[in-house]
Amino acid sequence: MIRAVKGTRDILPPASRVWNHVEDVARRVMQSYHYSEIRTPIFEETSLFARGVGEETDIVSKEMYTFEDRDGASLTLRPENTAGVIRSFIEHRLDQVPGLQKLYYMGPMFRRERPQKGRYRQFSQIGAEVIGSESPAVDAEVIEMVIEILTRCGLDGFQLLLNSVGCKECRARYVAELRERLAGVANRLCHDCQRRVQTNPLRVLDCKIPEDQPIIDALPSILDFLCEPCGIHFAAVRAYLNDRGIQYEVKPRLVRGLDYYMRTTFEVVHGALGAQNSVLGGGRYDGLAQSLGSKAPAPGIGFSIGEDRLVMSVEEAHPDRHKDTVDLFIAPMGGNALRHSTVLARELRRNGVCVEIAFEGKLKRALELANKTGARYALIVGDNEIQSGAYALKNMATGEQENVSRERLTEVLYGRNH
RNA sequence: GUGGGUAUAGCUCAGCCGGUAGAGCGCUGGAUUGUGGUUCCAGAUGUCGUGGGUUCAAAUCCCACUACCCACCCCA
Repeated sequence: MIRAVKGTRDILPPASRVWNHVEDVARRVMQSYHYSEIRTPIFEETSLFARGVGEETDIVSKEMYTFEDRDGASLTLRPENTAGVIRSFIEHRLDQVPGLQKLYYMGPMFRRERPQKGRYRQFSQIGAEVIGSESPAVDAEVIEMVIEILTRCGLDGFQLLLNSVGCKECRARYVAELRERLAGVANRLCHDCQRRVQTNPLRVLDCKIPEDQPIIDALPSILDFLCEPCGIHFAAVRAYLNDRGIQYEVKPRLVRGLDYYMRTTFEVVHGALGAQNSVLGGGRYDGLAQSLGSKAPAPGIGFSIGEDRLVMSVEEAHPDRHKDTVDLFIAPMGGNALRHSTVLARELRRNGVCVEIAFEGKLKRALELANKTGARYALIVGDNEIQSGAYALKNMATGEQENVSRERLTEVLYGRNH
């Protein structure tokens, strides 16, 4: 038997209904903020991610699906989509289009990690980018929007974490300070942290080993190292969020794993997701476009939602929603009735009624199926009914049955759907 | 890359100290001719993850492998 490859999976009904719901909500919300969809390729030149995401990140250094094309070009299945969107922005000179570029996307990403709960090798992200403004008001609006998406999906009990990682200059001063402070105590830290002190001191802040916590707690906060412009920016973001009554927790130890982030970073966590409890992450990336070759500065901010994890949370919160529903299950009796039924079904479907027809089997079987598929009504169509012009309409929940004319039938069905 | 757990019917699982398989749910058919849900009856489906070993005899004991899950790492 051929099975789906490790870390990939089939999204079957009824789970696929939840996926559709989540995507519908996201589209509606983002359209109301005047975002438009962008669809970029699923693979790109490898160098895009190396330069965009950062050569030293785990994503680039050990998790990418990279392959050589027949002409020798190195291509990579996208591990995230911000780099691709910015590439497209530069390539198509979207900086020349008036106003901000507000773009959203949804689709599969690929990272070769060991799969576990909430983590797959092919996973799906719903994300958005705003390019062309440094304003902290944009940061707040982006955060407001993503919270709105989660809420409208029916989620609650999530927590918004907020931080500023400063800019090139002030972060460099902070990292230097961290290195110095950690140098003295490194031998008391866990094995991983001893390595991180060398490779990426910021990661020490994120360590989960209990024994390391006292040392980490004593380390200075990046927020005390922000330069004046970064400090003002962060204060403004918080003020704008406060204006909206959006709850958040400032978490100076929140570290993001992509090199391009600067200033505002944020994350939303949700319980009952297992160890991978991060539903979405995002932040500002003012220098990214230029590092990818843009002549014009193109400051931006964006987020991406882990759709697999969001769906998981929604299923957890509302296990009974997203049921399969059939409005009308038609049970034709015989060939003549079947021909009559198909014409009737076509008309009803054109008016938005969800109709199923029992193409074979006896009446008993048809009603059994109507029951199993959760149909609201069953319609019995036999020669008697065609002759008299009155169908037998059965309410599957109550068991009541009435003889209805064609007009009465549409009245009942359209009444439910309009 | 590292660690732990689990592998028996479509699904969830039982099968103690070895004697070649069961339950519930689901599925199919039936309880008379055009009426579902409840109930009753009947039925189908398993190379007991794979390979090897011990034994008269292995789903059960031993070894190896593989797959899946969870966790570390990292991130969405």
